[in-house]
Amino acid sequence: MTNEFSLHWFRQDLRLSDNPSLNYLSQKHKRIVCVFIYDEVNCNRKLGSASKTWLHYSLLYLNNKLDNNLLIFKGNPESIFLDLIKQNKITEISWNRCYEPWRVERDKLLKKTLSKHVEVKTFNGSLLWEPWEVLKADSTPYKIFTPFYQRGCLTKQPPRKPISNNFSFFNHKIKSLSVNGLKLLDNMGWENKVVNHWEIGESFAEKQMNNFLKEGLGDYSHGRNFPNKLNVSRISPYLHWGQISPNTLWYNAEKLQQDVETINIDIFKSELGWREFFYNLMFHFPNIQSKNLQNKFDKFPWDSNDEFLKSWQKGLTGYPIIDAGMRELWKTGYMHNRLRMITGSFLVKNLLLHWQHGEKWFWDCLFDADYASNSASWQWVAGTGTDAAPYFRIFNPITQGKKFDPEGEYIKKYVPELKNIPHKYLYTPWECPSEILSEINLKLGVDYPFPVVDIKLSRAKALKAFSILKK
DNA sequence: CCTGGAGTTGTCCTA
DNA sequence: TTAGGACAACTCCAG
Repeated sequence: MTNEFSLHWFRQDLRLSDNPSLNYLSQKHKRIVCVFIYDEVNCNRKLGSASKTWLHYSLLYLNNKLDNNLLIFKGNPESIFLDLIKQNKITEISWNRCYEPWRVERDKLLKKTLSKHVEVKTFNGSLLWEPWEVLKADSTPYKIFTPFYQRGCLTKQPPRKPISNNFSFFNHKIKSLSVNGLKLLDNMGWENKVVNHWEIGESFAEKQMNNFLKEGLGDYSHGRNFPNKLNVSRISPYLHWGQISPNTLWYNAEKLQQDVETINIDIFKSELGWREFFYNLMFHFPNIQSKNLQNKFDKFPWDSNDEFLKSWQKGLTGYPIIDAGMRELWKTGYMHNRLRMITGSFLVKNLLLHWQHGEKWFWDCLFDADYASNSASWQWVAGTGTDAAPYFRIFNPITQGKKFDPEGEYIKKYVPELKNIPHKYLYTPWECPSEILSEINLKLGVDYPFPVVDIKLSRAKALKAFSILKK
């Protein structure tokens, strides 16, 4: 048979550079074929709308880079691989590891099954340190970030250095689906507009990184708190899909030690460290998305109010900074980190709604939707996590708006109906005198809502609710 | 087992 | 106007 080749399975490593599995195969075999499988078997959280869209364009890009040689399937990987093995001469199969609980489970079984037929190898292509390697001296997982990162990670061997390679891909004749055949864009609604804010593909990840390292990193530690500044990396969607590796980000940031104050580099690296922490938590606490990590919160009296939830989702709470954040998400499939905290705190501690409502909404809307980071971050905001914001730490949307959007540019960008309101009332439009409102032709309750809840009262209510958890 | 220090990102009140 | 402490204790972690 002339049809002999090795197989790389693309999953959350949609890149050709710094890809350990591809690199391994290329050193061993001349002919490599790449496969992507859209797999929802035993998956307890199917891809959200934004993720499907991102994946669609990512696959188009990748297939193009591979001269249309990407094999695309939908279904159960086990039967797909067994079929491929039966019909071709496959010498070896390899992939980079995933860490979501159902994927760990699936891959373990799959490796066992496939190993009966071909050689199977797996690699670390998406984490700086493996979750089972970062443990306390007593072999139990860390629950607190600082010791996890400082002691657990930084005293270990430094992360793998990025590798670069050029691959030549085997021009096979195997039939498979097209990207469109996966029907990832079936809805043809919201996603198609939102995606215009992004350029999707490996080279754009690199472009985004270079832009950030040049323009954002220099004032990262301070500027990253301001949603209207360009100091955050905005690289999370690429990182989630592996269009860039954390290793590449880590070492490229480190390279700038001569030009950039150490604190900025250290804080950026520690943000990558947070991502490691979240993956570590997910690995050791696989229920992270469905269960409070602090189970005393199981008896917390969450409210249930569809109107509140809808107003939050649509950015119609009457608090300008909250609404700006929620509309940024709706419009661009992304939300600045500061706003994720403010809007998250508001949902959980002012509207008193369960954090899982927020987790689900973000999962559906965010291009960077990531099982580990999303779940762990919501648990952090809600105070239910292992290393969480204390419950009495409740963000005040008025104060936060004034502090982190002092010119109101971010608010006006996403809540344009407030663009003519005097700055004095931008953060509290309900306090604006009626003669000014009619002068600027703004009808509160019609053009822009009154606040859904009172900040002081709802805060007090939350503190009271939390107090029953004591002891 | 004991001990002491520490824990991402805040707010509010008081002096 | 501003700086400092209270908020609430508890668990985690390392020596």
